[in-house]
Amino acid sequence: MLTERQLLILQVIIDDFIQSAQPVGSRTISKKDNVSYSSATIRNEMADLEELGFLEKTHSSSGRVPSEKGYRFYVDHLMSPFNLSGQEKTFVKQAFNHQMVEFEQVVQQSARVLSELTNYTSIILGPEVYETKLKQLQIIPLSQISAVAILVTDTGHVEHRSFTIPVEIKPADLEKMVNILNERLNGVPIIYLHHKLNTEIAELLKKHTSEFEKAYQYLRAALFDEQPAKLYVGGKTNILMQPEFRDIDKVRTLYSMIEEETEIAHLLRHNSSDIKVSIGTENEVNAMKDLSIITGSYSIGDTQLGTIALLGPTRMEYSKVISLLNLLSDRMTETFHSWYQKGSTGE
Amino acid sequence: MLTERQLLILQVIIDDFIQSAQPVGSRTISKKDNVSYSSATIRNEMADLEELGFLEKTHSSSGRVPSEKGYRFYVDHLMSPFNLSGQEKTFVKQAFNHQMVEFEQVVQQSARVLSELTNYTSIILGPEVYETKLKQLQIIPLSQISAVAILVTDTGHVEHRSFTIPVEIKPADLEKMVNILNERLNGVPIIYLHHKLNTEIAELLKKHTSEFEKAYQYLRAALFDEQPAKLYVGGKTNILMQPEFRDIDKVRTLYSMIEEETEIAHLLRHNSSDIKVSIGTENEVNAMKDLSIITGSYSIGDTQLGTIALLGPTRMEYSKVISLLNLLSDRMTETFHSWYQKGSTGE
DNA sequence: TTTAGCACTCGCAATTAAAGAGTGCTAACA
DNA sequence: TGTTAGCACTCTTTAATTGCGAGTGCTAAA
Repeated sequence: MLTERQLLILQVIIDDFIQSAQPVGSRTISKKDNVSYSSATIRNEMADLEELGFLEKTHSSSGRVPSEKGYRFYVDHLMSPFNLSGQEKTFVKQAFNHQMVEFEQVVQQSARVLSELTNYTSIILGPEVYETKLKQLQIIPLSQISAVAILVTDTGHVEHRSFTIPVEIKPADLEKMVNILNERLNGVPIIYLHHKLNTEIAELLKKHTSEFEKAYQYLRAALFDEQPAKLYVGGKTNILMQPEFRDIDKVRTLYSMIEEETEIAHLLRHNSSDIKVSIGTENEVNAMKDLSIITGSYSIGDTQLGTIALLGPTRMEYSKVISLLNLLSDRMTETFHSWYQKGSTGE
Repeated sequence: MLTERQLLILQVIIDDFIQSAQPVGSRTISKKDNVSYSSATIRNEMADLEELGFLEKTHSSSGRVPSEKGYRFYVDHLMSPFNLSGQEKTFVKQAFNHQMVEFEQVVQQSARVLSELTNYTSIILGPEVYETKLKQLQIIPLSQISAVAILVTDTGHVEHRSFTIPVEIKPADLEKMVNILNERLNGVPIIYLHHKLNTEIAELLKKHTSEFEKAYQYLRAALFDEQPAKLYVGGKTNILMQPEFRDIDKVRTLYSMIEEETEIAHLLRHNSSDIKVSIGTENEVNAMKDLSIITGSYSIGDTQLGTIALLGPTRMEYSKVISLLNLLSDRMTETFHSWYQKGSTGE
């Protein structure tokens, strides 16, 4: 429905605005190499594009600025694929070069790369533990009254919780119980753990003395509370360099949201393996109305582990960010895969 | 060397400025209840106090503002002890009321309380693991080529590291080794671990096959790298409400420093059990030149675990912060003590 | 259909003016 | 001799005024 020329002009305007952060005027566009129309012609087209809702004016005689609809159209149809520079590619390569053995290490490194290469804020959502399987349960007594319970998943995640032990329970009993649990629960997806405990295992434990019952209460409380997925944030200060964040109040609302974690975690989590772009109010959170989020994901094999995202102003280098996100998402998945390909289920 | 009257006036000026954040003039002071001199008299005294370096002017005909020296004098000699309101006390009490069993929980809760009650940014430095003793070492194989090593200290801290296992090492061998290590290392302060490993244990292991030697290499690398103490920060956005942080650049340098962690950790760590106040340039870090840090500590028994601090503008409510820091420091120490008083060394 | 030209709009930066807060100094007072 | 009233002066802050320039919309000519 848009003419060839309108498409071109819209694209050039948005490209320019993404670079300059300044409202762009008709003359600026007419001077571009790939545009061969006079400023007056451009002006007419701009007026049309504004009427169609792709552009906006900041005031009656200013240049044009892309509207949210404009960005959406740009992302869906207009933007040209971004070729990462050799420099950028080697930067990523180097980051993944030195042998990494820790999940956190990989995630933190990725967050750093993303934020340094884009000057936006990167957010990586750690895996929901519940999607992985129990590998081993350990209880280590610290004193007569306290112990720490450690839960290891097949992906190498370690969760731990301290808890107090009622005095009437002997260490030996506790140990026995842990043995039973380990025997029965190895390989069980964390998400079913609670259920399985309450049914089969509870029965089994009841056959022993009442002390088991009590110890079990404590243990369950310690281990199976909801543990929210962890949030890794990189380049929090990058966003302060964007001209749209001259205003302290905006900074505060955004940072409060990041600090609060739950809302942003909810915003990020998504299931598709594709890259998803959410522009401004599409995020349905007031604090995000001038910001865009681009999310991707990383996995081990078939199971998607977590989300990897970049947060920036709506005036974002969408094309570059998407390329980069794809690259990092692949690299992360690759890395994790290389760890567990050989006999993840074997003992 | 200062007259009684000068002391009073200096105190009132600083008190007022801490509240108002505005340069304070002679008339403002003369109207205070506890001051019975005319503005002209105050002016003369102010001129003297300025000459002595306790006060400054922002421009030739403005009111006075405390200098760094002024704050220092205020903190050392002038400020009156702060009585926490009933509300504040119950707020703290409530935070510590519900049964807490996790170290992190206590620390995070404390950080939250501190920042909410002061509107400054709270920073708590976690313990150096090295000051505690090894309780148990666990190695849990995840696949043929990877395993996670878990290290539990007597204070209930859990450190874990994933690492790859060279193929030639059999799980049984690994287990054997862990058993030996546990036997020998239980109760050894983490700080001596490395040394002890390199001398006694290495000997012991060498008596077995060369595979032990190799496995040991891997294990050592995985476990005994420097792990910096963790930083818990609360109320990061509070500082944005202080009028001295209208300037984005200041915000950026400060946040960069907090994000970077090492410098601020170095700034905070201190050994005395007293509260310490560092005002502006006393911190010897350029980014801190308009900020003050007040630090205290928390312990278990005799061993000091970590540092608890508040970060705010030099125009800080020193008195209140000090009271609060004392309170929280006590509460934390109390809580930890209650966990481990009974038989921390017992099995 | 495109473009040149022109009147018009608006924001921005610089300039000026007025108001207000506060000082330093002087001289009078207790 | 210490204290205070009074006053001229300084400097900031705010608002109002102005001119400039970037950019538009519209008209008429190519």
